[in-house]
Amino acid sequence: VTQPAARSPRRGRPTLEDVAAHAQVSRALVSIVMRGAPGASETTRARVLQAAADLGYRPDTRARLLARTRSQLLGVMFNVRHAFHSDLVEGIYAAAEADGYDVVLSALTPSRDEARAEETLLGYRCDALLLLGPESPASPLADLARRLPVVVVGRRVSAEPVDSIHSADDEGLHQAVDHLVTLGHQEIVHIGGGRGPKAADRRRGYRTAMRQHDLGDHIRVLEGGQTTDAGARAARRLLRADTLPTAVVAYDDDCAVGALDTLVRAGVSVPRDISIVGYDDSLISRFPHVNLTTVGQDAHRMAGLAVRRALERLNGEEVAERELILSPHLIVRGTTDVPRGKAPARA
Amino acid sequence: VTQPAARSPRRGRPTLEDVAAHAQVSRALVSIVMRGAPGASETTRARVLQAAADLGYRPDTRARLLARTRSQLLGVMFNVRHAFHSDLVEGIYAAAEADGYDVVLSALTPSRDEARAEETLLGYRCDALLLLGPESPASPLADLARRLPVVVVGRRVSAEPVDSIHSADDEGLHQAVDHLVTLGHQEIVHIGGGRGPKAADRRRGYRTAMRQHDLGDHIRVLEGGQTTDAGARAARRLLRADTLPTAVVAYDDDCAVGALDTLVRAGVSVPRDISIVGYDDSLISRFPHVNLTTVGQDAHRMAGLAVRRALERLNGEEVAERELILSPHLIVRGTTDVPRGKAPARA
DNA sequence: ATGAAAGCGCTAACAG
DNA sequence: CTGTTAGCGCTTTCAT
Repeated sequence: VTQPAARSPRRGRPTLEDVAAHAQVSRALVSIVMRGAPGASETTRARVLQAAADLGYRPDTRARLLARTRSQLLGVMFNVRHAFHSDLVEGIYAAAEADGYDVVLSALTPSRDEARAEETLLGYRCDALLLLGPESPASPLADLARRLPVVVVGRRVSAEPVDSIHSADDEGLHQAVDHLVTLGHQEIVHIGGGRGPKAADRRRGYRTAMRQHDLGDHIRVLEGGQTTDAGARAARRLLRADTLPTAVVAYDDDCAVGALDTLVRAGVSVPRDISIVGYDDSLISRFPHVNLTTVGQDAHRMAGLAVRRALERLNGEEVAERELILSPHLIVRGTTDVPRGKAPARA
Repeated sequence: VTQPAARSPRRGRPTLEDVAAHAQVSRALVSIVMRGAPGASETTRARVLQAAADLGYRPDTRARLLARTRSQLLGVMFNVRHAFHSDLVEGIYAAAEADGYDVVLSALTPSRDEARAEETLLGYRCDALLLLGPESPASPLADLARRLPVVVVGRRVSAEPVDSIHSADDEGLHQAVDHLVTLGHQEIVHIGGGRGPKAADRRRGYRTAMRQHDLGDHIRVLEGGQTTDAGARAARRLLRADTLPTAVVAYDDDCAVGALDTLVRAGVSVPRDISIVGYDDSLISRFPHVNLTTVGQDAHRMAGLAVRRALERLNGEEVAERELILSPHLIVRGTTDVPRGKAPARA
């Protein structure tokens, strides 16, 4: 065996070559062993591993990425402040690693817009991109998706080459209404979330559900918003009337908590006097003293499906639906109950 | 000018060489222009930029990283679920980019422990590491820090080569007590956070402050914890006694909110009957209907200092203190007021 | 099963 | 100011 010539004044960390020299094998062999690829005898494998350990060798990701035909990198753009994204990121890591992919994170911050975040990801030559709740218009997303697989999570996008996965907002509201009707409620008002596709979907879900329960006459949508303030404002409007509805479904948890707080402070008992439902299963809704009945989405499932979709595209598999719509699920907690003096409509 | 030989069947994205060919210059020149380095005439610069734009060229970060002498990468380990880390990450991005450094994020998730997260960062050959709230023992951190600059944020670490930056927990509690005493409170109890250095520091801050105000006889520490449940439990214990203290300072916001909720439900008015102070300035504390007086730390400042410290180490500058301790600040909101029937101690 | 050699796309000296 | 020449550390054919 030829002793590989040791490079003269090595400065940095040990390289593949150093390990090869130490183990008396070729660099190629070390490479094979280090990435667990087949093609090395057990003996060699052990010797190489030992040499690597001796030298404290650690593969250089940069070199690896550069040399590899496919980067095996999944780029993920997310918003640091968005709690739901945290759940998604967790799920994405788990799913990606299970399939031998690495994840590179690119955060959205006040100083880093979406274009910048995407740019970074492209710079790493990711094989595919997972965009969590992007807000850029459909057309740039489509442009991006023409260059590499892009799957948008948590937002409805129907721009041609973009894959998307999100949950059915109308269905979520439908479930909330169903729940309340089952409890015996009829006067169910909806505090809307303003403009935006999500708010529209939820409003639609509310209306559809009400009609379906023959409660079309009771449909009442109050102007609301996505903040506790908006919820509080709507609740104040409610309080000004001589009679309160028996239940309210808010656009989201923040809005619901705002309403909840205002009502409680006004001496209204929840859920005894009025039931309240939120949307999102946010941190605040889970808080013991809020304990809000709400609608949640399965982040880990979404994450898994998003990763799978990306891999399907990378492997050139056929994909039936470009848009994946998941069902959200109602989470019954403490702010909903039968209306005062009424028994549930059905057991 | 020699026409650079076009490589035959190019498949992937355009490379530096393609741009060079298109602009009729050498690769080196393109490199210079692309990274904004000095050494190219305006004319050339413009032509190269134009060529790059024409071809839709985007530098390959992997290759860049590999070729550069120093990676110019700051590795950041953080916990996706920790809201405070989000603030830090934002600040880190801003500070790092201002100094021409790139940030690579490595998240802690249920499936990714600290060792793994650090491993990833080392794989990228980051120049320095910023660890947000690491929980690994001091010794491994020290080992790590012997190989590259490591600055720990949000935790006290005195292991030799590790830099650390965190805020003074005892001081935070001291400020809370000061605030209450200024309002006229004397019977101030502390709901502790159990074991752990942070809890110990805060407990100590409470005791010191009480003594300093000649309130040593009123010192009373209740067993608590870091959850709303723990806070609620402590509050129940408080309620069982025939007389309530006039103020309580909890280990953290969660604990405080638990106590707050329990007291309010028991008919105790806050802050009229009792004042409550939390710690952390968490999302929940800011919630309008919680509106908790609390102690906060300046995440952006911490982030900036952490980045600066890392760069100081990289530039071989002298560093006076290995451990940087920042003062937290009290945030007065709605859960503290003068005790029933008393006027403030001083105007 | 193992080794030799050719890059991956870029930066960094150095030479003109 | 511009071009030439070496690598950075690894993966990947292609031989052996």
